Amino acid sequence: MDAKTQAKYEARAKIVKAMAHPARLFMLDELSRNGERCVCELTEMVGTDMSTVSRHLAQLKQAGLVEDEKRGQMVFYRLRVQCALDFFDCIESVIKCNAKSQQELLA
Amino acid sequence: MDAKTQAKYEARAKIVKAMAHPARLFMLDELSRNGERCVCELTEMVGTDMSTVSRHLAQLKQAGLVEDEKRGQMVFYRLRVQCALDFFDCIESVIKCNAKSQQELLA
DNA sequence: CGCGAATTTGGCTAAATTGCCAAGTAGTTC
DNA sequence: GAACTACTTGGCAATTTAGCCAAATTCGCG
Repeated sequence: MDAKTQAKYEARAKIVKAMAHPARLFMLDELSRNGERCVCELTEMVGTDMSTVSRHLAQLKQAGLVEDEKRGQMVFYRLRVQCALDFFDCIESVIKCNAKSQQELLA
Repeated sequence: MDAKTQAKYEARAKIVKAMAHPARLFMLDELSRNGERCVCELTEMVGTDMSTVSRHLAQLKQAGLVEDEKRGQMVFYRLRVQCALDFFDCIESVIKCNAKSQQELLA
């Protein structure tokens, strides 16, 4: 694998990595449903420390998946790319495929 | 977030996590292009230790993304779910969105 | 200004991930 | 069965990640 190919897959991996955590997936999903949410709302929903949520959001932002806007003392986050939504369908497909195979094993 | 919701996002995160590495993404992509590959071929392409590649493949298998078949002394891996292919289009979209924003910043 | 709420950042520890080498297993060949 | 190839697994060190608390920052309000 040459340097260029390597760089290509590293760039892609960065984005996937940013999504590779239950809390971050949840927040992406929530933002896709609700348009935008402030950190305190997400914190309440996720149920961990606000500092932790803030760091998760920073990762999503860094990957270019979300953008933030400060209004007053609150910071609102929203999806930056609608395309991120398709991911969930993809993941869902894999889950269904796996579930199906599981059932076939039992039958 | 109740236990059920938690479990849902954890299951999804497992799958995403399995893909969150340049070498694993590369191998998935390669398998999607080529149908199947043995560990030694992938090892040569990726350029790391065979034991490392083997462990990467084990992770993909564990997530239900690939399946393996031993033929002779070689083990061939192939995609288990075609749906995994869509992921790459999704990632590509995000990359393009990001690149576009970058350009707009420069212009 | 001084206080309080929302958020980020520093610092730390625990846990997970990665990658290598070495050893083990399995199948092929002579 | 000895030697060889393909692969997996054990074990270890280095790096990264996650989550908490505490401190810093920023804004709103009286």
